[in-house]
Amino acid sequence: MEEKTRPGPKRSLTAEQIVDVALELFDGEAPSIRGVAAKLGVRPNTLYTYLPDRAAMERALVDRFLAMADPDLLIGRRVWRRRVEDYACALRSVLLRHRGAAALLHTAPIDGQTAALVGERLLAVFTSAGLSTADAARSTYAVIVHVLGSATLTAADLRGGTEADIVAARLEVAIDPGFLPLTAAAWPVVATWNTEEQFRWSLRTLLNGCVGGA
Amino acid sequence: MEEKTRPGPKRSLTAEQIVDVALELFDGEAPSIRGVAAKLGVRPNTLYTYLPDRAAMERALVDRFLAMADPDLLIGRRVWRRRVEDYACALRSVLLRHRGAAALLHTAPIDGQTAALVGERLLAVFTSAGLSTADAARSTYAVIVHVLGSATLTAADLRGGTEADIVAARLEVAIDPGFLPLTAAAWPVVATWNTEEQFRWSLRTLLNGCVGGA
DNA sequence: CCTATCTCTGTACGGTGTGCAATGTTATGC
DNA sequence: GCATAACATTGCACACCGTACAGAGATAGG
Repeated sequence: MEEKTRPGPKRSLTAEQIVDVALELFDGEAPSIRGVAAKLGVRPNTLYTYLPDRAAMERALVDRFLAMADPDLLIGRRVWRRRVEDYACALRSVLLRHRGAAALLHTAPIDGQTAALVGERLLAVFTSAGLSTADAARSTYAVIVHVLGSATLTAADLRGGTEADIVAARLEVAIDPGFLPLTAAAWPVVATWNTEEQFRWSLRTLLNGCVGGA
Repeated sequence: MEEKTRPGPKRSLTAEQIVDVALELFDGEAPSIRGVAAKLGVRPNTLYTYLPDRAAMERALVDRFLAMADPDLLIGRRVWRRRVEDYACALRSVLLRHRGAAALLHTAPIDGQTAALVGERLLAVFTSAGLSTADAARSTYAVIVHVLGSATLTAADLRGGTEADIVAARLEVAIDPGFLPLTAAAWPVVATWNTEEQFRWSLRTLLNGCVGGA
């Protein structure tokens, strides 16, 4: 527990500080090593005392982003569907607020401790909803896939505009009913694919499937 | 239609050729402009005659990857669930075969013509299954999210190993039942999250939800 | 033939991650 | 108290990257 005392000069930074400023500098993508070092008033190489490489910084950022959506939303006395939906929306919101965060998630396996906690709580939710252990586990994965997948696609579409902008822009696109008749007919709905409403709809639909087949 | 004749020397390349070698050089991520140019025996700047920037090359690559999963799998006389499942598995397979392709999808909006065709056909599937136009559109989006989301997460997890490797490696991780009791209990299933079997399970579950609430 | 237009190249700029040897600081064993 | 070994930090360098810009050469229309 007590930190082992070692020779050599004191460290002037901590890994946490580095991630702090990396988060501060985050703007669509992870900042450069050189940028972070500059903000810390230090030469770039110094960071390699604390991190093996740039990828490690990105992994740490991912965990920070995940932790921004309060996992406590998954517990409490509300009905289980509500808890899942609340947490899912919170996470989606975080990933959309920080553009590029979603894409960063797919850089490496997601195995931080925040992710583990969320998994555990989703399992609890589905177990309490009456699913078997195996079905709860599968459902947990399905939900994670949906939340991250949807947020990622939406983030890619949003790049720079608000939700309303995107819908409006989409609505102005003219679809040739000769080539894509169904798409043309469904266009008013297709234009809203990246809204929170659609997100909730497909999440609820997925949950229906999860508990329906039992 | 007939190409307008213009002054200036003949072009030595086509945009398609460039994408061809970009695809050939693809290895986890899109190759560099300089790399593609070298393989084409040309100076890097030359490519800017055909592409506005590197992002355009990546967009073209995305469309190529999407086109590798045969959209015809979505049509035919098989039952609709089967058609969706077949296409979804084919696309997943393509995205896993080319590591990094999935992540590339999330670089920009997916609006190529292959994507449009797939959307149209998914709408047809759900319409033929009895859904309203709006529900068909929402279901289409939900399926796309699931396929791309799942493939992306799996691709991030797979980085370098086969499916069996990953499952085996996961199984060897010891989960502390004190901290994560449910996760520990469900671990044999959790370890298979990135298998095709789980992919099919959650897709079927989603489809159940799509047609169940009608 | 002249000229406008186009492709391709040479060169260059400012950026990236990171390896390596040198410099200087620190705690420990004598 | 001092030598020593371990350590943090730095300067420098390398090999890349995307791409801007000016110029050279090729080509078509007038």
